[in-house]
Amino acid sequence: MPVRDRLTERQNQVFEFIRSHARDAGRPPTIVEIGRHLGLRSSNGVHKLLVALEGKGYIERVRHEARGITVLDDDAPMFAFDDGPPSVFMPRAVTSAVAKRPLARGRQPVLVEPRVMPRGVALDDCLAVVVGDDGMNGDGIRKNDLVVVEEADWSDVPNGTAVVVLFDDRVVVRRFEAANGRLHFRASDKTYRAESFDPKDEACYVVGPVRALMRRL
Amino acid sequence: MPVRDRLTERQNQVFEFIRSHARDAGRPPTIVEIGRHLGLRSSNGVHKLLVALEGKGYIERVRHEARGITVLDDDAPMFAFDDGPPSVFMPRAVTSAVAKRPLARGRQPVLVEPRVMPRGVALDDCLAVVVGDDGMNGDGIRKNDLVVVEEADWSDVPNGTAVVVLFDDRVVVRRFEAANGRLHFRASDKTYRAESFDPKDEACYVVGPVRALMRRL
DNA sequence: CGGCCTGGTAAAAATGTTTTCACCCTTGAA
DNA sequence: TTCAAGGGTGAAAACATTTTTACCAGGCCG
Repeated sequence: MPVRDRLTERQNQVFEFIRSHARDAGRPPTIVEIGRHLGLRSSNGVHKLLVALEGKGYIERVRHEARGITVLDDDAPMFAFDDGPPSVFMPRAVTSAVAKRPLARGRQPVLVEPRVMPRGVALDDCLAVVVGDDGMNGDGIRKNDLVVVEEADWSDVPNGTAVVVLFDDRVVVRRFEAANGRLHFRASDKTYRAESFDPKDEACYVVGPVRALMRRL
Repeated sequence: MPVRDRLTERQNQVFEFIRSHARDAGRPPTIVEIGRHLGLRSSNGVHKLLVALEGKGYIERVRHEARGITVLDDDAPMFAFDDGPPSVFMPRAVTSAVAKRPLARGRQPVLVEPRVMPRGVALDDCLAVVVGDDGMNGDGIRKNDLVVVEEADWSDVPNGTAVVVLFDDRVVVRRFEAANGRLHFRASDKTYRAESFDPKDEACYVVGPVRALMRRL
């Protein structure tokens, strides 16, 4: 569906090199390694090519991170199901920027057993994230749980619902409440303090209500 | 051939984290990332663990290179489902009779996201059941959760493991302990009393350790 | 022509990452 | 008791990697 723009010859060389290096070496190449492969003397040449590749949706990058390139491979139907197995997408890195366009890029499928989804919730509206702290232990939700969250604007979320919320790019689950023109978030654990934000505050982003949960034991 | 030395608990934690990070993120973790995951404050702590892992042949490292860790792994097809989506079976009615031959009849498939299964557990050895009470709330396992259990004889289950057990055809999860020739089952919730059985007692049947969990919210 | 895109060189700045050095603590075997 | 191995803290040094800034050149298009 993301009809990715065509690549120039040079961009394609870079993309293919990244792919093969990641597969062979077990990790993506550095910018300098790419440059060496292309015979470039300046890392900035590569940098610009990468910016182009990212803009066209072929790769994703994590800023400032060594080898922070992820190949977005859109192929691989994986197996035959009516139209693919029931799955949601999980962004590789969850930042507020990613969360605001979560289906745009950087995703890998997570299988979801339909039985554990509430009726009436479309998988297309959902994405998967990993819970970042133990604030909701009392509600049976723990750090490192994989939760399925339905993307929704906070104004559509009923008070008292468990939501996924990003506090400065930290992914956590909290009980949500809108009151007095502010958003309130309560953990179930008393040792976590409740937080309260202005709806416009960039430090806080409500992804939506938690719909399902998976855990490895 | 590589009769690799056994790992200490800590070393194993590091190894497993590297493996899962490499698979999920598409690149190995940095030393600092490993340290953060283990709760260490000094990168040198991790460094020493890595030296040990390399010495025992579990990983390989490239000096001075960022994320220069290679997992020496014999298995790991990484992701390719050639024969159908990953799934386990759920018996329609769980009685001790069914549990003893769970694949015999009345089963329907339950999709399992491979990421939430511990490494080394075969889906073929597993089945899915619905938890029947709230005795393990303190461990984050609740009534009506769908759990994946690996079928195993109680004698193969280490003490302290969370297991699915049938008490007179009631399906519950308990922490398991074998001692003094008897089987002991503790709930995490203090209001549930611990139970203790003779291994031959028909009123109690240990299905096996809990491996994964799914919940509708 | 002039503007814009793509792709480059060069060099420095800003970060990230790995190594090393100097100590400390606990545990279990000699 | 002493010693070695496994694990840790902290901080600094040594590298590796990514970003930024400045400047240049060719192709293409209106």
